[in-house]
Amino acid sequence: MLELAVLGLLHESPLHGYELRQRLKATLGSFRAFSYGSLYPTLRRMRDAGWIAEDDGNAEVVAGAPALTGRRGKVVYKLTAEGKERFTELLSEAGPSSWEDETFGVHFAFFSKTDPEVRVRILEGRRSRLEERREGARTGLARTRERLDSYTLQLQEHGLESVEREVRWLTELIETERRNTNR
Amino acid sequence: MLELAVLGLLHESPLHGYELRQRLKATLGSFRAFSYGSLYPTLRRMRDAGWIAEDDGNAEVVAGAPALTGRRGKVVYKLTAEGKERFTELLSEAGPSSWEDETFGVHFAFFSKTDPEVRVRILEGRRSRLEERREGARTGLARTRERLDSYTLQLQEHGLESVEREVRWLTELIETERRNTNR
DNA sequence: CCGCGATGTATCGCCCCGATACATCGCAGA
DNA sequence: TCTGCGATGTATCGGGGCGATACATCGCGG
Repeated sequence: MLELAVLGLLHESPLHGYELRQRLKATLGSFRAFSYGSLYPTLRRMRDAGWIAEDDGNAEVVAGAPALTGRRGKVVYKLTAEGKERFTELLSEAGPSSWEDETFGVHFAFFSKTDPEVRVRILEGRRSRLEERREGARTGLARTRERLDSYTLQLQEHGLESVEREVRWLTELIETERRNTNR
Repeated sequence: MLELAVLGLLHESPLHGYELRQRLKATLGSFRAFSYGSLYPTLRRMRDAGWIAEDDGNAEVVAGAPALTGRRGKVVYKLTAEGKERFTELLSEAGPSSWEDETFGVHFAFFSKTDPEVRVRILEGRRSRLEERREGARTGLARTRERLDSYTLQLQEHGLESVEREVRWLTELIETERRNTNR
C-alpha cells in the first residue's frame, strides 16, 4: 500500500522522508494519513528490496573539514530501475488489492499512469464491492428500524447514503472512461 | 475501540463470538469490519481484565454422560459489574479518542446511552476535526489544480465533498441536540 | 448418504497508527 | 545578543486491527 504510494511519488521526483509525508497528506489527505511510524519502516523495506536508493545529500565537504560531526543530513530517496518496474507492475494489477477501502484511493491517484483497461476494471471492482456493502447496509437498516434506536438509525442512514453517493460517483467515472475508450 | 463496541453490544444481551461479529457488521457495517482476528483477542483481553465473563452453555449434561467429548461448544459472553462500570466510564469520555475516524462511529452508535452534554461535545469535536481536514483538502486541491492531474483532482474533489457533507450532517445533529436540551 | 453452506472458535503475520524522542534551523522578540 | 519557539527532519516502539487460514459441527436438499 504505502509502497505503491511511495513508488508513485518518487516516480515524479526524488524526495526525502519529510517531503514524502507532506505529499502523502496533500494527495490522499481525506482518505489516509500515513504516519512516520509506517513511512520509515516502509522506506527501509523498499531500500532493502532494491526499489529505491538513498541519495545522501552529502559530498559537499564545504571546506576545512567541518566534518567529524555525525551530522544527520537529509536522506533523499530516488527510484531505481527495479523500482520503476515494480511500480508499473503494481499499476497493472486489477484485483481486490486494488479496490478495497484502503487501497483504492492510492491506485486511483495514479490512474493517469495506469492502462485504460485496468482503470475500468478497478473502477468496476470497486463499485461492485460497494454495492455488496450497500445491500448489507440496507438490510441492517431495516432491522434497526424495528429496534428503534434513533442514533444507530441515523448512523446507518448516513452510512448508506455515503455508499450510494460513492456508487454514483464511480458510475459516472466508468461511463466517462468508456466514452473515451470506444471513442 | 473494539472493546467499547463489545461492551455496548453485551450491555443489551449476552452473545457469543459469532453473533457479536454479525451485530458488529450490521451496526457499523459501512464504517468498519472488525474481523475475528481482532475480535477473539479482544474478548480474551477483556475477560482477563474482568469486564466480561464466559457463560459456557454447558451444565446441560443431557443424560447418560455423553461427556468426555472435548466438544467445543458455543462460548457465551456476558458483562460483569466491572464491565458495566467500564462501559459508562468509556461513554462519558469526550476527547480525541471519541471523535477520530475509527472511533467516532462506535461512540455514536451508543449515543442513546450517553449523557446529552457528552454527546454534544463529541459531535463538536468531530466537526472541528473534519473542518481542519477540510481546510487541508482545500489547499491541497488548489495546488493540484496547477499540477493538472485530472484523476488526482477528481479524487481530491470527491474527498472534499465527502468531508463537507459530513460537516453539514454533524451541524444538523448538533442543532437538534441543542434544541432538545434547552427545550 | 453425501456434500455444501451456514454456524462457530481460533491463530498468525503483516501493516499501520499515535506517541514519543531527539536534533537542526531560522527568526522574532526580550 | 541570547533565548526560545515553531518548522523541518529522522527514527523507534507498543499496540491494535485486518485478511487469510484452519478446523469442527450442524442442518438440509439431492
